[in-house]
Amino acid sequence: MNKQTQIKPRLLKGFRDYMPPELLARRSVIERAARVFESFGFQPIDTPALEYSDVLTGKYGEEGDKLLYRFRDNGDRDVSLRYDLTVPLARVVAMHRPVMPFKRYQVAPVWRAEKPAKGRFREFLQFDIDVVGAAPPVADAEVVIAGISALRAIGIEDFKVRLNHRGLLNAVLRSFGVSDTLQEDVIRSLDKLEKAGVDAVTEMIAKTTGSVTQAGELTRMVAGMPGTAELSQLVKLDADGQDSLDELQGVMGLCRAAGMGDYIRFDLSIARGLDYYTGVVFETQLLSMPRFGSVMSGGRYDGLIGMFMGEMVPAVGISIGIDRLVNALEEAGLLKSHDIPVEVEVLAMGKDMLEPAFAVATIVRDAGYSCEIYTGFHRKLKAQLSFSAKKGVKFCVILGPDEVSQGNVVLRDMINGSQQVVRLDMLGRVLGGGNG
RNA sequence: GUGAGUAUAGCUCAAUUGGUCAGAGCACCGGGUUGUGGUCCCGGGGGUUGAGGGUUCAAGUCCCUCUACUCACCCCA
Repeated sequence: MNKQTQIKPRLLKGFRDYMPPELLARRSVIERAARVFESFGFQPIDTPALEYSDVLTGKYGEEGDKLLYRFRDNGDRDVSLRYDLTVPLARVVAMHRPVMPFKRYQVAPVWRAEKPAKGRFREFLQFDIDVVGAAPPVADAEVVIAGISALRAIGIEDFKVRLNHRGLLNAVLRSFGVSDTLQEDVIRSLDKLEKAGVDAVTEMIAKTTGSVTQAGELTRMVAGMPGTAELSQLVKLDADGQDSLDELQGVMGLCRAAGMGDYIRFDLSIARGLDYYTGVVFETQLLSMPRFGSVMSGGRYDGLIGMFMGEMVPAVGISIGIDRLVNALEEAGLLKSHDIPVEVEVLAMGKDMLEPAFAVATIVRDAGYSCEIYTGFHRKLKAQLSFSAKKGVKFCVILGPDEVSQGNVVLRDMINGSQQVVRLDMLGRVLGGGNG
């Protein structure tokens, strides 16, 4: 090929190829999670990658809108790649009006034009479950419990789901005299507590509110990680705040009743950036690998679906970051070998043995084994066997001139190195016996 | 988006103060064994040293730009 016309192979930043080991690992993670969710009564759906832009914009906050992959299609329509699976679900509910409560799961790629970093990609797989049309605390508890169960089924135990409540957080800030316009800034600062520490966060909040003493009290209170009961003694909540607290306590109580108490924790510093959350919110960190960020998070969004239809439809959901989990499992050495080796390799020792090889392959597959014909029939038997061994096949069926002329094949056990000459018409029976 | 660092064969890494420095191991291919693997021995292919400029008699080695990756901030799945 001409060097000038050769195209440099390259990949967009934040996008990845998935080679067999990784893809198989990912698939196994997905299957385990799906099985768990189905056991909770969730049903699968799928939606298009591309949506009209106005379906997506205005749901994620100012920053979120900027991260949309947005463009004009060939028909000059303003379209965007989906940013998450929750907003498309809201659209689906408004268009299809499923029987409520509607419990669905969806595993699909989403796209965000963020700067890639560790565990952060521009195209990544989310696994979402949501309950639409159900009030707290039952549905909230159910998605959290299902999420925890899924993580455990995947082989992850070392995590904590931190829960909070948007309404509660707002009420707490009100009681500290933080005006509505400043709340967002303050929340953002509180979110940094774990990394930045009390002093730094106090300073940040003082800068936005102007009151050092208030900032200090608030920060120390949040940093003290009070329990929900403790909180109501520390802070004078208004009616809204008390309702929110009751709701959160209800959800956490149900989680404990389900035996998930060890995996959850109330954390007033959890805020979540997405605009559409209205109630309980949660975020999950791997305790030994916090660098991966949140691996499972979500919350209640009672207003979102109403944006697509005349009535309010309450909903709550959770997103699992499949890619992060696969990466974390790999880093922790918890990924088992996910090769799916072919069980039987048919080796033809020359072009003349090719037709018999195809006949043999059919017999082997009919006997219940996965089987392929080695394509390098021109290569020496040594190379063919070497290749087969590397692939980890259990048996090789060898076809040479002698065997073919006599109606035989050589069946070689690649594990122990023994082999026998088998009559072609007996091969199916010999294999069938061996494979149960 | 901001700051710092890294960038040599498919992979992991070498190459004194800029001067045979373009290498090793693994992987791959071939031979030793004219029809038999996972060991061993021998040999081979493969890199315009991320890209593009510049300094110099001479640059992988110094300078600039770009790109990619890593880490922190930010944000989150």
